[in-house]
Amino acid sequence: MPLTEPVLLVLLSLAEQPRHGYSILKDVERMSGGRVKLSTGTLYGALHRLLDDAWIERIEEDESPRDRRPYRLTSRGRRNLQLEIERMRHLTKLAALRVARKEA
Amino acid sequence: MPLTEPVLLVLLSLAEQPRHGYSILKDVERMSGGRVKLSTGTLYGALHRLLDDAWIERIEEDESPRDRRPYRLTSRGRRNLQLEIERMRHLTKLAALRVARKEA
DNA sequence: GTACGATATGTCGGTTGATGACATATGGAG
DNA sequence: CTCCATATGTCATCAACCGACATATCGTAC
Repeated sequence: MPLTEPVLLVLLSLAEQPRHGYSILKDVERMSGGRVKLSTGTLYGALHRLLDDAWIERIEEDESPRDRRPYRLTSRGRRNLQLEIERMRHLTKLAALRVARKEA
Repeated sequence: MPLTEPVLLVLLSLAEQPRHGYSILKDVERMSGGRVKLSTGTLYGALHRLLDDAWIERIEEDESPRDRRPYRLTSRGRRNLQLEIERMRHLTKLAALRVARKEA
């Protein structure tokens, strides 16, 4: 059930502003300091699944030049992303406690 | 490259003290408040991979009754677990920033 | 003593998702 | 006109999770 890292990064990229696929690719790379480079297979696979689940949606833009297909987070997507971050925070705290002392 | 949740929880369980498989199963369930119930397929698969990578090792115990097979974290495993927690902490912080304001 | 549930370890097949390779097309710069 | 960045997509392979199944032992209650 927890999000995988690639999907999380895609959502974070769209949380800042609507973007098209290639832009997400570059943004994730920038965001991670060059460490994470999504392959296009990973990216478009993730986008399709997120569309199916209505976490993101296409935006129609007559202005959008070339073949760009911009996406944006739905409110549902943003809500779920926030829940996921809460989950991560909780798990990280638990993990730190467990490793530091040998209890909890 | 990042650890999956099941593997992370197995490592956290062993970080507290050496345990055998079934004990890990129950500990993970307790640790997560009953939310995460590892299937035995997931558990023993993860244990084998962790053994191969020398993140954990079997401990020989003449005292260990029945058919229990206890494992313990290696120093390598503990080191890598700590790195993983650092990674999670970093990612969580980044995520929180991104979602809160629309920048970073 | 025997039936049952908790303890204990393991395999297998199905499904999901990441990944790299490949394919294709356009815009801009030299 | 050639090349690289931009842009979207498919496909096959591989890794891992998961539920189902298989087995065996131990303690307890009847």
